[in-house]
Amino acid sequence: MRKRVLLKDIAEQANVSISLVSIVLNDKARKNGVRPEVAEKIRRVAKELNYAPNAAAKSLREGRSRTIGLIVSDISNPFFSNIARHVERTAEKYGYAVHFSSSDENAAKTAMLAENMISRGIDGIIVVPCEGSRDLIADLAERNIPLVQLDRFFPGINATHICLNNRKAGYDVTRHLIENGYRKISMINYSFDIQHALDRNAGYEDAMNEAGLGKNIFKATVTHGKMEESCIAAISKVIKAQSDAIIMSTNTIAINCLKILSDKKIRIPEELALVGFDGGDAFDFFTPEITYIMQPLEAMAQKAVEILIEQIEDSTNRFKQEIEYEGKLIERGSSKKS
Amino acid sequence: MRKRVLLKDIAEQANVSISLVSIVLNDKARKNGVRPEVAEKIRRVAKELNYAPNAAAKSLREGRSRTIGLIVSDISNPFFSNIARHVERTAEKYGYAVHFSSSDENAAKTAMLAENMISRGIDGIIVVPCEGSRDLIADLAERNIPLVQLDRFFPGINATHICLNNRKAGYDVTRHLIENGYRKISMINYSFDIQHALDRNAGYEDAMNEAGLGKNIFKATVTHGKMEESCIAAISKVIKAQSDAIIMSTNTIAINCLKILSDKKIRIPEELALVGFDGGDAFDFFTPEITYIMQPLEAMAQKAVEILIEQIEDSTNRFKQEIEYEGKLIERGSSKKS
DNA sequence: AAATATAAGTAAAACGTTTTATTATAAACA
DNA sequence: TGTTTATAATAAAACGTTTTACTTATATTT
Repeated sequence: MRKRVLLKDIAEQANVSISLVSIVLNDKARKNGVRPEVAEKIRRVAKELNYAPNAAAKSLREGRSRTIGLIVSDISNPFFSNIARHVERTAEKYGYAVHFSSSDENAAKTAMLAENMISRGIDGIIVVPCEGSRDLIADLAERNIPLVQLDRFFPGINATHICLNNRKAGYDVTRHLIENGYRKISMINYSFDIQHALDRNAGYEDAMNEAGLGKNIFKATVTHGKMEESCIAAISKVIKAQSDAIIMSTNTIAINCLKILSDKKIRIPEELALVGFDGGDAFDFFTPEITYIMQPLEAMAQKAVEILIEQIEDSTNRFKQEIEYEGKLIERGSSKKS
Repeated sequence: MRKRVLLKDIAEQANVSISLVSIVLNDKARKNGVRPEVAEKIRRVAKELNYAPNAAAKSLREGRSRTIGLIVSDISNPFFSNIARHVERTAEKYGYAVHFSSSDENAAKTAMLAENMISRGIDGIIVVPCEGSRDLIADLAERNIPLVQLDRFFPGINATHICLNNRKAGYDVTRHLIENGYRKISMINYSFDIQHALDRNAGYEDAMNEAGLGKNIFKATVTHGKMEESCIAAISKVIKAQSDAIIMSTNTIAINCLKILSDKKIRIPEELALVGFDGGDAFDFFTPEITYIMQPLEAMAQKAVEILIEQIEDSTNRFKQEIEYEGKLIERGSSKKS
């Protein structure tokens, strides 16, 4: 194993001090009036020796690591791995690396992951908070740790978030069904006490009430951790209620429900119309294709990283921001009687 | 912002030296004969003050970071995000964090990502190497950087790998088609010069030759970066060759091909049988469901992490390992004439 | 010519740990 | 009693950077 090359090695070889090497390699040569030929020499030697700075030493000295943490529910869920991809891309653009972890929708685990990341010296966190983690998020914000909530958020705490206009999305998707002639529209959603779910529900109810269909509002809930059984139960309820359309409130719910509906051989959309959120292979390959609300994920993830980095690099600038993006309805076969 | 608590703070509060605090908190109290009541007190104070060690300082001093890097082609591809999930889980079990990056099947980018990770002080790398990165991988191994190639590998270099028995998988899937009455079986694969692809091809040819169908061997290649157009071209060729079955060699290829075939309204499996690799929502929701070779991804990813950590923690133990796992054929509607 | 300003570079401290070598005290021994 | 041994704790060095404050040499001003 060849020995790591240090600033000291470059300094010796170039016959200058360690300080000067550091100054030059950090592009502060001009500012410090280093003679161009000296700077040039240092750079040359550094390149020759194939110098790579020691990140730990740098972090220790500078008090920052140029690393951000990303906590999602489950990195293997395409919705989140898409977010991860966009986060990665933007972070890279700004010279940041990304640590990721999956919370499994578990508040205690989220807390542990966050503390672990902090203790590892990440500079900030992007988190898709799960139910029950309100206090954690509030605490992190309190501790002045750069933080952005993505996709979900807790209202009433002093922490920045970026998410979809979920109320509008719930409304739009319901309106779409109503306009296509459906009347007994049901909603399958998490029992989550999280704004995300509440807002989609509210939008759904807005549209139903507005169309005079308030009496048809029917909500079935499912539980993370026992998705399969609770989806089966939810679908049974919805069918028993003689619904003619279902809104599946997240893509995880949708995937589970689609498998069940597929087994039941229910004719979509004649017997039952379906709409979902977020898209994905399941929606594209189901027959018929599933209508859904598309989130501008790339823009959202990018914005999240940019705001986070601003917070990191300017500690005077950590005011709360609440940013909402508009979803877009992608109309397909699963919701058109025609 | 409350000030970070340091060993020094604990030491002052507990009226002992910094050294002793370090010893106790690293569970070396017993070994160093620290009086139990003193150890107890230190632990209590540490907890009270909510101490979290500074990772940078620790890394600098210990020369390791308990962080591993994961380089895949694209984290948003479900195949890789699944790997990521399993890698994460195993790494966590051993107290390691995970940095991830996507290479976009670009060798130059892979090299950059790897150097970046190394300079950031990761202890080892798990990499799904892309075409053209043979020299990079060989170089990393040469430099004695703990490294495991996952899913793909380069033969003839001194670097550990874990992958599927791809030749067997190619053989099995072809055999399955032959046994179900298909004769003009074609293969759509990357033009990659990477063992992964070559082995699947070889297995396919083995089975065809063995069955006396050597003259029917027909291979169409596609190019990463222009997946859509090259898949369209490949499928045209395969159809023109009057194939009655297609083996789609990776899940990315499969997803693209399935979309095209779906548009063309070709009847599966009557006109054309289909088989793929790796599974995923696309395979589950296509009608009929797609037959595929399932990789034991969890076991593979777990093993990769474990071997990597062994290499990291025992530098005398870095001999090359070549581990193959057996795939399992999941038979479904897309490949049965019945 | 003396005083002052500028230019170019360096020494040394600091970041927060871990660990090695050392010290102080008590116990054991001759 | 004086020397050695064992025990419990500590001081100080080291990890590889960045940065502050300082030095030296040269140029400029009066």
